[in-house]
Amino acid sequence: MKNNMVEYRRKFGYSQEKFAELLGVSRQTIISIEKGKYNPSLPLAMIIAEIFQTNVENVFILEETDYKK
Amino acid sequence: MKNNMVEYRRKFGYSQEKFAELLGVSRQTIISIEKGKYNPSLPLAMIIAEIFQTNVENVFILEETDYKK
DNA sequence: GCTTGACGTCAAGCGTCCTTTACTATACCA
DNA sequence: TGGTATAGTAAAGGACGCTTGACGTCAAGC
Repeated sequence: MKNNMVEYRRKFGYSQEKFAELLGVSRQTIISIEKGKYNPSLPLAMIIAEIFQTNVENVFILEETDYKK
Repeated sequence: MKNNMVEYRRKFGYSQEKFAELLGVSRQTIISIEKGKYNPSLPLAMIIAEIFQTNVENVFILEETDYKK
């Protein structure tokens, strides 16, 4: 699972801290998602896409390894 | 968080069990998501949307209470 | 009546998501 | 030099996503 959060965030001029506030999560959560440490929950992902005025699929990108069992 | 999984699943003619197999998760997981017990993870939600040939936002619907702190 | 398919409940266990707190590094600017 | 903003790491703890296994219900068809 890859994501374009950094690009979108920069495009909108938010620091990690401001963005975290906007979303109502901790800065650590933003860092972890951006660094690919883990995936956001579905509601969080949807709010992120909403803020960036796009849809989930444009911000988060599925990879072959995601859920191939 | 609401979702239209039952409608989509019926539309595609899948039983819960078949659908679970397709996704590579347990039937219990399908039941829990359909019943609103919890939200799927982001990758699972994306695969669900992909199977239904639509995007995440059409299957899962954010509500005010999601992530309002 | 019995079986089969589809749907449902409950519970224990494990890994992931998210939090808080504390600390480090770099760059910029007074 | 010292202060501020931004981004990063680490670790402990709680809540949630998902699993497995066992069991219950209801309708359809033999």
